[in-house]
Amino acid sequence: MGTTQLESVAEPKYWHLRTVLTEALDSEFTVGEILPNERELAARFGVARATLRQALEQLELEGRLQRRRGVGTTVAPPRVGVDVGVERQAWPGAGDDAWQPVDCAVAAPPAAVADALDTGRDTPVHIVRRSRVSHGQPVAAELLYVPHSSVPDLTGIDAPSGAARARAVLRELQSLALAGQDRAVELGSARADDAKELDRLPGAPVLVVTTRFFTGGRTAALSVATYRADTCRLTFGASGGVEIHPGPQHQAS
Amino acid sequence: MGTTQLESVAEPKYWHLRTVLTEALDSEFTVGEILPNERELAARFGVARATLRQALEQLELEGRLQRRRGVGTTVAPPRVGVDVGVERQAWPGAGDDAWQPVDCAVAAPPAAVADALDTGRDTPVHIVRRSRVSHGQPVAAELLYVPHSSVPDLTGIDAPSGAARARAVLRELQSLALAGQDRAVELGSARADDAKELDRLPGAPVLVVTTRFFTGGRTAALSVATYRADTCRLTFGASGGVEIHPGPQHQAS
DNA sequence: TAGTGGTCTAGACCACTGA
DNA sequence: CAGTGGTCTAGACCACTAG
Repeated sequence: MGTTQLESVAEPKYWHLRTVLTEALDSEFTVGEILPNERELAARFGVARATLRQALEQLELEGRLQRRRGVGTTVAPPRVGVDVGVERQAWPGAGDDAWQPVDCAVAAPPAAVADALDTGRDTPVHIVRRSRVSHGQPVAAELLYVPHSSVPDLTGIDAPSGAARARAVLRELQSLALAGQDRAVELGSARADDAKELDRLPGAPVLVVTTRFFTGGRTAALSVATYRADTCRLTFGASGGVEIHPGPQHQAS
Repeated sequence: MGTTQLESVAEPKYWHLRTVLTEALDSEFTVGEILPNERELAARFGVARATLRQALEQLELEGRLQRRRGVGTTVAPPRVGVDVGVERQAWPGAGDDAWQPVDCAVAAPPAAVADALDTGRDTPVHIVRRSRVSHGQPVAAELLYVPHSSVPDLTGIDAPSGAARARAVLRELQSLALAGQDRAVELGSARADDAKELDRLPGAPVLVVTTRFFTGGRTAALSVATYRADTCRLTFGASGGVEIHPGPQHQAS
């Protein structure tokens, strides 16, 4: 009924809904405004809640909406540009750095990390946890893997763990010669602990930035940083020297 | 049955399923192998198909699975590393470039693009479409927006559109002095046309790489490249001079 | 044509938030 | 406590692919 006789290509309902809602968001809503609840919206559009939710999921993925259990659905602000300096060759923890050390443990890393570090699969390494805050919001959580061989002089540091220990590891790193670094970005889903730190549910989409730090041919450290994909735009402030910025680069139908 | 009495924190079923399947994929399956169909899997795990699908969606997002309608679900190969040269300062279309011109049109760009280019909202620009193939698979689709002012000598080129025209625009660009460029990466969802080109469904998760090209203080061109998020890992081949690479950097539970 | 994944429905209950 | 989004079910039908 009322298949408006157009769209002979049979566009899925949720996709059409997404488009309609996108336009509504652009024209009739302001940032921070809260939308009617899901049951209400579903009724208004004459679809099942599951279908409505499929559309909302899309919009949340695109950073247009923010949903919080027990609260409601609000119109999200444009994504924040978060600088991921590719140009800048420096050890983590150098100078400013935008990251906050949280704690430090010693444990065996995941297999993929062990391989990248070229340590044995079961060899324990330092695992420094850091978090990054931007505009008052937590935007990223990082695990920094540092083999013992990279920080040999760390023995006998007072703090056995905690933020103090994390800082000590980072401090030791600075004394190494940094031969180069290497970055990759991919999509992932938040593990339970990252999700908690980022104030999201497990499985939330994240941008995973993997950085390898080299010194004299070997990998001296490896950082796995997990950014909220819904609220962040990773920027690589390059050469231009220009600043500015337009709005979000969302996809128009 | 076997709620193993642990997980007092009430882990959602789909999340637990995801974990179980991840482990199964790691140990019992090989790349390209096809999984039992969804109804079968759901029955086997004793959940509704919707729940099973939620887990599969996660795994597809993480690049572990590939699902194709009418065919089945297969184990995906590790993500391909796709180089997104940040170091390299060059106009699109220079030298090798990895991109294939598809066609070219003249039309008014989306508002956000017009703002970035600092052209009027309704001013038509050249829109060059290109596609990028890696390992025999289409991995990205690009829209390159070039204001007329950046390619003034283009008047009277033979081809009014098509790949030839696209190449002509790119050729003209090379003659400008490139003052710098600027990149950002964010998560998006594939528009219908991009989805088609990438052999995905509309709404599929993509990594959107926005590049601005500067010349003498103004933005001479703007590229919006859409990469398949499920199959690609964007790499920024930096300074290190190193090559290699470990497996995928997926999240372990 | 048979079998796959994709869409959709109409319910139910749960976990969380804030007044 | 009432109201929100999150999870889950058990169906149905559709669109696509391949033999």
